[in-house]
Amino acid sequence: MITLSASEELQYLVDFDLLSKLVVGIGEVSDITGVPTRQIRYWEDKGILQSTKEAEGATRKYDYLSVKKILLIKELLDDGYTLDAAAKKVEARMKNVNEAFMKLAKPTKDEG
Amino acid sequence: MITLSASEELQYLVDFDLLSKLVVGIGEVSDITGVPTRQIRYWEDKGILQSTKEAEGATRKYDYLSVKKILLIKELLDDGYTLDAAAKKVEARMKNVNEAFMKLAKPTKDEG
DNA sequence: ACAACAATTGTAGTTTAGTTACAATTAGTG
DNA sequence: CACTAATTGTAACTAAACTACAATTGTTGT
Repeated sequence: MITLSASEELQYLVDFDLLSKLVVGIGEVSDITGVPTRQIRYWEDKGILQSTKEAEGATRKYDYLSVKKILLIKELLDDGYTLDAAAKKVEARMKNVNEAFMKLAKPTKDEG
Repeated sequence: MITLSASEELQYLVDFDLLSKLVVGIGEVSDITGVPTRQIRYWEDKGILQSTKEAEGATRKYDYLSVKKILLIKELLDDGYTLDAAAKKVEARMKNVNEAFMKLAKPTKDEG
């Protein structure tokens, strides 16, 4: 039996380069999070979220981290936080994860 | 400094329950993999791929593992394999990863 | 060369998903 | 109740995806 280090096991199982490219539509995000599409657009208009919308009229796409963020904001709202406060808190809370992703999502040759 | 085990670090960084729900449209898959949408549908018609298409006329969605599979098949095709041979080889090659995902993608309470 | 099969590609016409840009409504606070 | 925060509704439009035909291109054996 071979024992792998944490980061070895991680990279063996999850292709972060691919993961970072897995962007889903707003309807899918709504299904996953339970937050209505209308509300997701509203949050985005307020500057709380960023989607990968490249041009006017183009469809919004959300990556793993954005969806995670929406889930966390929703939790805090249910807890009684205001939207701005929730957004701020989540921003801080996700800082570590964001950084880890940046490092891991660098393009690499596929290893299966 | 706190040291985490492999699976602890993994679960801290990646929410597999969420990851398993991140399903992308066929256009996105085409962008990611470089395989034309027409070809993806063809592979699916042949039974080599499975999308989460729930009804006739509904749009196909692909999860992480499906996209990974497409990437691997494409590689083998470029290498000279026939489609069927490539599909078979990839099936075997992904068995471990598939199993690991099944275990990890069980719904859990969100931990940030 | 050519038959036979594997693999891919083209596209017209239709459906589904997502967009904007208005405005209206609901909830909380001094 | 005035004021702001937060959400919601929807009409008219655009983008993305679907099916179901058929045609084309590549490979292999005789």
